[in-house]
Amino acid sequence: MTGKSTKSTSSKVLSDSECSVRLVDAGKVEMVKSKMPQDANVVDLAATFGLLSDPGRVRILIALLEGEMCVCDLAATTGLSESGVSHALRLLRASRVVEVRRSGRMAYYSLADSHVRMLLDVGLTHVGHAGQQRLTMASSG
Amino acid sequence: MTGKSTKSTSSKVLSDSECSVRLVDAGKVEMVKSKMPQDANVVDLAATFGLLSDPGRVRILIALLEGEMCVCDLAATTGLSESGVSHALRLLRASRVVEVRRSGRMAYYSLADSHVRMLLDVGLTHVGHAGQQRLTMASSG
DNA sequence: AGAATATATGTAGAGTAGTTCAGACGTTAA
DNA sequence: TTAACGTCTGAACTACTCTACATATATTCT
Repeated sequence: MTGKSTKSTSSKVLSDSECSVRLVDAGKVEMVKSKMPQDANVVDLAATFGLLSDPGRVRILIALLEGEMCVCDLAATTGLSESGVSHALRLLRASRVVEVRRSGRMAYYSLADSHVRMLLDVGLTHVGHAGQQRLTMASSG
Repeated sequence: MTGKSTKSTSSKVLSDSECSVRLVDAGKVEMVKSKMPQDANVVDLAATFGLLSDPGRVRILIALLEGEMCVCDLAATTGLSESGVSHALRLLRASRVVEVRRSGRMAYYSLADSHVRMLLDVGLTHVGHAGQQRLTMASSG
């Protein structure tokens, strides 16, 4: 998903006077560098997007947009194995994207993060978003 | 980034009468299934998020939020090698997330997709977004 | 208590992504 | 033309992710 990233980014930032790098617009480079979020934030951001980079997890999260569901219903809904759903939920739980409510031997999951809702929404719009959901009206007219 | 996804998702969707799956709330499962976007859209969505799941690419895109930049300036800004930047831009170009303007031997890249802008914005908010950008006031120290 | 259920976890294998190095291509200057 | 430059590409190596199977834990029922 993300991974090795931290290593690769740390040992490369060169100063302006570095002779091994050509700068075409040094002023812009400085300006943009000053606006660049901290390393840790960039890594976290990439990791968050990484959580959404798997179709199975996306399906799970889209399902949870409609409210809490238990693991076996999520499996039936998404077409994943129950083990697969559990693994996916583990990841999402670790990043506080979903949260659990336990009742007996059941585990009911729900979205814990409103940003994810927004990301899914923008993303669905981006890819064409013609789910069978919001198109209740016939398109001609 | 994404990859095998299409294979794994296609051969798994079970019908309601499948005996191998327990349903706790069959009605909800049906409702959610009816709202689930098409397979291809889910896969595309995951692939789009996958593009944003690498810190190097995220840095490049954040840099491009400020306007077009050439490859070597992007390398200097992000701390990646020029080859690395080129590889990253190739991916982003293939998905029409960025576009090129060529001038002589230079290549100037810019964002080609407003959704990506929104995704980055929501994402940055999500992770804490305390870049040194909008916080003009100095924090103590 | 033991069996069945619902979920969670460990692990191995296959596939895939990111980095690096080497070199290719097209452009400009001498 | 040759040389220098900016960018692009291919291939190899490493490290990761996902899936599947097996098993573990916790809860309920008999």
